[in-house]
Amino acid sequence: MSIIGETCYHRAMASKTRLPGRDALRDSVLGGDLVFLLARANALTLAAANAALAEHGLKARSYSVLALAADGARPTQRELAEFLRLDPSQVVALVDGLEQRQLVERRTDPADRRANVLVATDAGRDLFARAQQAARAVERGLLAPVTPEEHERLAGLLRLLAFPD
Amino acid sequence: MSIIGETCYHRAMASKTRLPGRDALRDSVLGGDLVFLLARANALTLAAANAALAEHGLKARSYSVLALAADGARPTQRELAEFLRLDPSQVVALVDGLEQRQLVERRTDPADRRANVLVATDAGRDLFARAQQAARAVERGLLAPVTPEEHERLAGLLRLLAFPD
DNA sequence: ATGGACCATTGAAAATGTCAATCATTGGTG
DNA sequence: CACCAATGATTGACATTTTCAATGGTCCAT
Repeated sequence: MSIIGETCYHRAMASKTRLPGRDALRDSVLGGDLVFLLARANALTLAAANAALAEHGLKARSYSVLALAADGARPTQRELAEFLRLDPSQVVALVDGLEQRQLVERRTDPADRRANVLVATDAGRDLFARAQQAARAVERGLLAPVTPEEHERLAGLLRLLAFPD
Repeated sequence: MSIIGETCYHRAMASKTRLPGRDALRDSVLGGDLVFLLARANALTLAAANAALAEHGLKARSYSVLALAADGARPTQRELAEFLRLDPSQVVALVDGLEQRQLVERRTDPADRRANVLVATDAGRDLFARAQQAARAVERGLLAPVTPEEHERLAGLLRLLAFPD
């Protein structure tokens, strides 16, 4: 859930809607509201990412889980939940989906037999590699109007917000 | 909907969880993924904003609608939907809620009698003023580790992502 | 005047988010 | 060692959000 949805409403609205209204809103109080800008930027980028990942049968979420499994961090589901800020029960469902497609495996953590550690299968790493291409292409597209230095700065600032310690 | 939820899982997790795992994840592929960082930053800031707005009986969404009504932009519901990226039917519910609390009024747009224009009541402007205080305090808190110039840069970059033209 | 597009609204179905309860396991303490 | 409170995963129930198609009123270009 976000302020803001990925909502389409792309249906009828593509046309020559009265633009002045939109621009007026853009200059309103919310235009300087960080929470709002973050929410809207998130909604748009997420929608773009999901669209690109769809052809690989993934969404941003499953892609994230697969990514973490694929680079050998061997996260437990508990760690995934915290990192992705999902309820553990949502992680169960997500992992179920990936496991059924044989992209990841649950291995019980030898250090703590309550926990499952996630590892990607060969097929999983494969799919991830391809999906990552798509994801990167999207990111490049989104960041087209931004110089590489600005890109790095943006990432750094977002990290501060995303991981306040 | 976001990659990432506002999810709590604050229940048991406050304690001395094995931190190494989390840090490993942070340095994984996703750590450089803009879409992910945006989603996580959004989840956290949104949760903080919602918590702060709760005492005024608002959430980030209703606050946003109230904000736009309150500063006299006279948006139609259609414009709200596009700006907030919500389905028009969600805007209906949102406005219903605010109107029942007498914070906003629907006025049929004299220029187009199909459309409703939203205006805040005195009570609505009042509540907004107070809620805005809370919202700004949250934002200050979130941006504590960031200099004012960086703050501006961040807002500028986010605007590029939030309003690609 | 007519027809096609558009706004707001409704209602239903799918997807998500939230939460409490359960089982197996852990780790610390008496 | 035996116990017990705390933790990881899982399930199922329930609430909220999202998505979408259908409808009635209005606009506008022909």
